[in-house]
Amino acid sequence: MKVKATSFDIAHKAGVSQSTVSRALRDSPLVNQETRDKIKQIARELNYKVDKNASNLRQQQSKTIALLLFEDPTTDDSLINPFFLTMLGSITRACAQADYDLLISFQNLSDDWHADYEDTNKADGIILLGYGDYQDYRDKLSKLVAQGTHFVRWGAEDEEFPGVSIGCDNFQGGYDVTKHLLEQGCQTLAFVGGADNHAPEFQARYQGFCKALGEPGTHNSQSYQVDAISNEPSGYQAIKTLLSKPVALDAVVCASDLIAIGVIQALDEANIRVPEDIAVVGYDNIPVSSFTSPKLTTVKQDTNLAGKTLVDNLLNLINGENVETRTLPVELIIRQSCQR
Amino acid sequence: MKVKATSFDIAHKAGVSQSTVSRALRDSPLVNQETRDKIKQIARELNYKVDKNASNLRQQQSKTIALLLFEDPTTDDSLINPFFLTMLGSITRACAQADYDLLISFQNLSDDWHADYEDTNKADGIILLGYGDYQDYRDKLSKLVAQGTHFVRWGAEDEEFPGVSIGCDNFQGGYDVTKHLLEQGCQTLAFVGGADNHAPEFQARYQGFCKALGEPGTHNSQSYQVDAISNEPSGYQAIKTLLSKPVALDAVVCASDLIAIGVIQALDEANIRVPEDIAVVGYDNIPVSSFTSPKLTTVKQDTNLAGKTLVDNLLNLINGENVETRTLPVELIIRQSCQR
DNA sequence: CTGAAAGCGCTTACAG
DNA sequence: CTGAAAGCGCTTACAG
Repeated sequence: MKVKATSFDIAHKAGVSQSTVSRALRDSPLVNQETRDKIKQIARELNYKVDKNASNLRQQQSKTIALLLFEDPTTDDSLINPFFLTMLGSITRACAQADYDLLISFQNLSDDWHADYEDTNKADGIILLGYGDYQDYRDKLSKLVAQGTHFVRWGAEDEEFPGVSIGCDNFQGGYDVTKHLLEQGCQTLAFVGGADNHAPEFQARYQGFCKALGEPGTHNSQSYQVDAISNEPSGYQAIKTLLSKPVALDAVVCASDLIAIGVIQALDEANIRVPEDIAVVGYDNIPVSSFTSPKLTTVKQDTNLAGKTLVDNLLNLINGENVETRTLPVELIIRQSCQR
Repeated sequence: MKVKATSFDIAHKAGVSQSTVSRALRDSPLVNQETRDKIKQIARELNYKVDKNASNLRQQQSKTIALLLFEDPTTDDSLINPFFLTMLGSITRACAQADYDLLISFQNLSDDWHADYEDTNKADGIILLGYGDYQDYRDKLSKLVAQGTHFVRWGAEDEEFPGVSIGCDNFQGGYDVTKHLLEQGCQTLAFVGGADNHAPEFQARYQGFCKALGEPGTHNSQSYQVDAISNEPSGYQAIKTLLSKPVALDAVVCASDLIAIGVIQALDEANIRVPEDIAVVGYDNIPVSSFTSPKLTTVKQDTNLAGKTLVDNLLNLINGENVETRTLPVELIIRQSCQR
């Protein structure tokens, strides 16, 4: 079994004090260049690595960020939205760039989900990521604020919500994609996705949808809304319900790509052609959205920017700087699923 | 700004020594029940949390596992295989159950990817997860072994490889799905996916494919193989290449569901019907595979069991127990994409 | 059952 | 530029 080398071992070998070793390894300009090089060389030979627990304890920080994913508890936990995987990727990369580690945790509503990462000094701050119902979290967020925990939340801007959030412009995205459908001549549109304040992002998209439908030149248009959470089966069910009613739809705006995939399948099974009979659009631009049949028109969120912004803002918060809620732009991606 | 309570603060308030506080909070039977309750009560009032850095430093462990995702470097890093997301979910849950934290990192070939998690005491052990080319990692794995690092690798069993691995039975999966196609009357089959030892999992699936094609009663059958890595565009390209040749395919066995999705799109664009003209099967049973058109026949890996097995084995390794490479069973999921 | 004390491996203010 | 020493907040062997 190996025995780990400590800074004392290096000090001994180099014939200097342990303090000097510590300084040298942290590139302190106080240490003579030659001594520094020699110490680093010995450290390499001994395969020495600074003990993070000791270092963190001493410095009272952890150089670690915790990512908490909260999901709608009705979702099967194996089915996590691929959009978050992409976010996870960009967050990980942004952390690595800032020389921070990323601790990850999935949490359910019922759990003591804020999980004391910061209180235990395991993390210097927290990123909260998730679709779904964060109304229920309001009290917990307030508690985080009260405890002085550093956190940023991914999601809809919401003045009633405690803390800082970073999110894409869901209202604009919902508006843009609906506007495009109207311009294509669609008149009877349905929005599939929860539209109440329990899913604030979906709600904002729905409001964008409504705004487009309320503009001049749309007096012949009609609209519907059916609830759905962000997965395929939910979209599938929602559109089935709608189809069972006497409604002459010609377009469906889905609150997420996963919902759209379920919708397309249900339409396919009902022998309704997309986009010839009904246009379908999604939201998120997940990788598979350009490989559905037909390819999905959708709204892209810049996940790279989002991840970087989340991390940068959290680090600013940790450093005691003032940070403000920000809304990032979205981009309409037009593909075949809405071409009439 | 809040000031964190320490065990001394509690000791002071409770009128006992700090040692007793520490014991009480760790549920030591040495401490009188009443004293214990009182101390816990005070800890709650002060919102006290054990400092993990101090605790870990003292105990020389971190109660943390590091998950390193290595991806084929040719892959756009935003496109991570959804299969791994599912694995990530089950690994996270298994860690939480064992009261371990999960540190996560994506690494590229070029990086010093083993990243010294264990050497710095940031993690007690490492889980390596990734498709693709781990031939290149052989030296690094050997170094991990030499350093006495605790790790398990997700992937194909390979005697030449240093360390313990946990994986599903790729050979059997490739065999089962191919056998099923043959039983459906398919005769001219193509395997889409890398078949050399740079992608050992794909290679094993290909070997299963070959075995099925070498059995009695298949003398009329023919087979092809085209390289592809695990994403949609690669599958799309691969099948285009194959279609440009004078080959009368009636079935395509894809090394992953993502490849299959690309293949189905290319066939669709070429006006080749699936499954009537060509049957297509995938591998992994990612969530979207039951929402493609047609629904995808595929091979399911039990990701919950896999995640749990990875974590359990790693913890055993950390505890100095003997751990052996294990191969987990797979399950054939039959859907429309191969029904003739 | 409880307390005083050592020590985990660092970083850094202080003194030279 | 360097060293001796304090101290981060715990856990636990030792003594009672």
